[in-house]
Amino acid sequence: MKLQQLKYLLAIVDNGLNITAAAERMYTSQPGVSKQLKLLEEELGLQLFTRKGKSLGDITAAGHQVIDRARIIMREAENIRTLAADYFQEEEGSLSIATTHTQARYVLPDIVAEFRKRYPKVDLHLHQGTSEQIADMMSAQDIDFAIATGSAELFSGLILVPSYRWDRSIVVPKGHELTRLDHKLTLHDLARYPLVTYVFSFGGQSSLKRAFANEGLEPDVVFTARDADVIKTYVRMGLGVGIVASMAADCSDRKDLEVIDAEGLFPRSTTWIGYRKDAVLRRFMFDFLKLFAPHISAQQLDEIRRATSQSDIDELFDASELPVRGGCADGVNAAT
Amino acid sequence: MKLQQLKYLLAIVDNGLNITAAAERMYTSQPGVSKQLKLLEEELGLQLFTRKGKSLGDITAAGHQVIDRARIIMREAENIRTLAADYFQEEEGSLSIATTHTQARYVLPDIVAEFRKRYPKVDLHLHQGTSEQIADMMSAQDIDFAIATGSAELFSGLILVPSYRWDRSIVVPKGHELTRLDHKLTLHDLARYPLVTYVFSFGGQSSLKRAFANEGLEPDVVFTARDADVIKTYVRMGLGVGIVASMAADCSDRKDLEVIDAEGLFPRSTTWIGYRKDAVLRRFMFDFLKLFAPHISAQQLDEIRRATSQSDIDELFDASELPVRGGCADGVNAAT
DNA sequence: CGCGTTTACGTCGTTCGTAACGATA
DNA sequence: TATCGTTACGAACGACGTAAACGCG
Repeated sequence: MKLQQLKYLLAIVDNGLNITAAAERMYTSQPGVSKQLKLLEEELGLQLFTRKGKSLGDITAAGHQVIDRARIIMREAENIRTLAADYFQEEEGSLSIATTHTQARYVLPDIVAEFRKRYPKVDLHLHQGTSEQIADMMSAQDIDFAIATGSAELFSGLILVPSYRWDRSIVVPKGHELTRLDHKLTLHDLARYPLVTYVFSFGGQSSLKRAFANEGLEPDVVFTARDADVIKTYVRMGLGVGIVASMAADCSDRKDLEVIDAEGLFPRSTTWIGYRKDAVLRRFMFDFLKLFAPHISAQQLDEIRRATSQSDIDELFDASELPVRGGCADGVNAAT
Repeated sequence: MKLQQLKYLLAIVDNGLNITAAAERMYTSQPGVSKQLKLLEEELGLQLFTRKGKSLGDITAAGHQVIDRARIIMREAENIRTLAADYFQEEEGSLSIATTHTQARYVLPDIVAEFRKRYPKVDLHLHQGTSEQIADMMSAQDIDFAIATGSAELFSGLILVPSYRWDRSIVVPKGHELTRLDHKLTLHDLARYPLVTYVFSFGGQSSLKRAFANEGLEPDVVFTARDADVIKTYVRMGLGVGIVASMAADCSDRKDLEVIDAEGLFPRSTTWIGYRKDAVLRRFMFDFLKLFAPHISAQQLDEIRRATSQSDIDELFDASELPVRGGCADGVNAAT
């Protein structure tokens, strides 16, 4: 058994059992891959794939078990290379982050800028998607960090470090009736208007719909979008009242939109940054984590470094002490 | 990076950083091992060991991290070979068990006989030792099963499957005063005689001493031994009253000794069979497990097979429903 | 000078790529 | 006939073992 054989095996699996495609992906010849697979099967004394004529048909039961373990082996081999690189070339490498639109557009720019200043030689890759897509990316591709809100159940293989909490803000055109209320905004007020908000906010993992339902209200959602920019565009068009993450209601918007703080109307959300339990993190990755969650003390970071399960992390933070991030101030405000 | 290089690396570590010894253990030449180590260090770009002149001095910090991951890789590689063997040669292989004297002498013989009948081609290896020694063996050597009683805290890397419970029995020479009591035996009765019992029974992990202390008694232990045969020998000599596991008071002893059931006097002990969380078990190993814990249903065995942590197992069994094993009947009795 | 590691070198087995062949739809 | 996998073969590479040199106590 050779590492290369296991690598080829995984390449074949990851390319739909097409040896030719796998060989191309590995920048090697097709007969070489074919032969190594055969050698591996011979050494183990079992078929990893069924054959349909000459083509590969399916993965056998034994094949699945071997593949699972081959993945562990390749991951740990990668971990060894990673930590070697960390000792050798501290400042170089690559950092791939998968995150949602809100984070990518409103939260990360400052952090990324700071990080690039500190580590100009690190290649940064940002991948944007929904929570589900991010979860897929984490298990399929080589993504170092996932950044998202809630949805912890989608990310069971990750260590999730809570970073900050945030509330919703209501966005309306200048001079909208809601800006002239004689009382603090309530859900009843909101329910009287057509709403424009996030797609996922009304999916299973969100609490917006439930917040209305708890008061016996049925909100009139006329439009949903994946990102706040689209929502704000439609609010500007007068389509309805927007509900967005407070971070997304930034200063520049306040020229032609009114922003009403909705703190208290909906449950607070917690945004976290996560990485694979079994991955080795480079030094610059911990630095990125520190930039993204600056409230973490040096001692807590040390504990995070040693953590092997989510419960280690959960013990470390008191949810009610996490900073709350607002919009226009563009910084992190103190918790109320 | 090659699997062989990692194997050599671990061999060097496991032979006290002596390359020559490592080479001999691997049945290969010393310069070959030396060279592969050098190549590995070159590829990774870091020193795995410090050098004292030409000799290896110590493991570097980076070295420790690499070694840990190399162990995972070699273990999974071994797992792949194991499961391949299980598909290919179901009936052949080897099974190493580490256990205590009581199990080896009184419980395992029947089970081993049955297992050998079923799998005559499997090499059986029994290693006997104290709980601590068993724990050492599990982490150092390639032992498939550990069988012991209590001491769960020593075996954190294992999955422990509870097998049966047992009580103590009191062993005295024929005609001893204790056999003529007009009431059920109590700790007070016992405390009036010199006692002969297990060494470990009065160590930290045992509950015997505490049982006496709870009644304000100070037992007079005149002799301790590691195994029941020795204890019984001294009881025969009239040295004192023996306290042994009920399994150890077997039928043949009753010719020249009286056995008094001590059920209720001391807390019941639970004997378990354990295996490494991260090991692949061969089919015949599961069959052995079934022989050792016959109360496990086919469905429970399936759950055990899938279990990845001890808590999965704990949910599976109600401690109060585990069978209680007695002595002379030489079988498993129903729970009281 | 013994012990242990590294260097040097010749041999042998393995891997790799090209080219040809075989099978399948 | 186009696609995909296997077989065949020569060239390059890498691992291994022997022999010898080196450094340390």
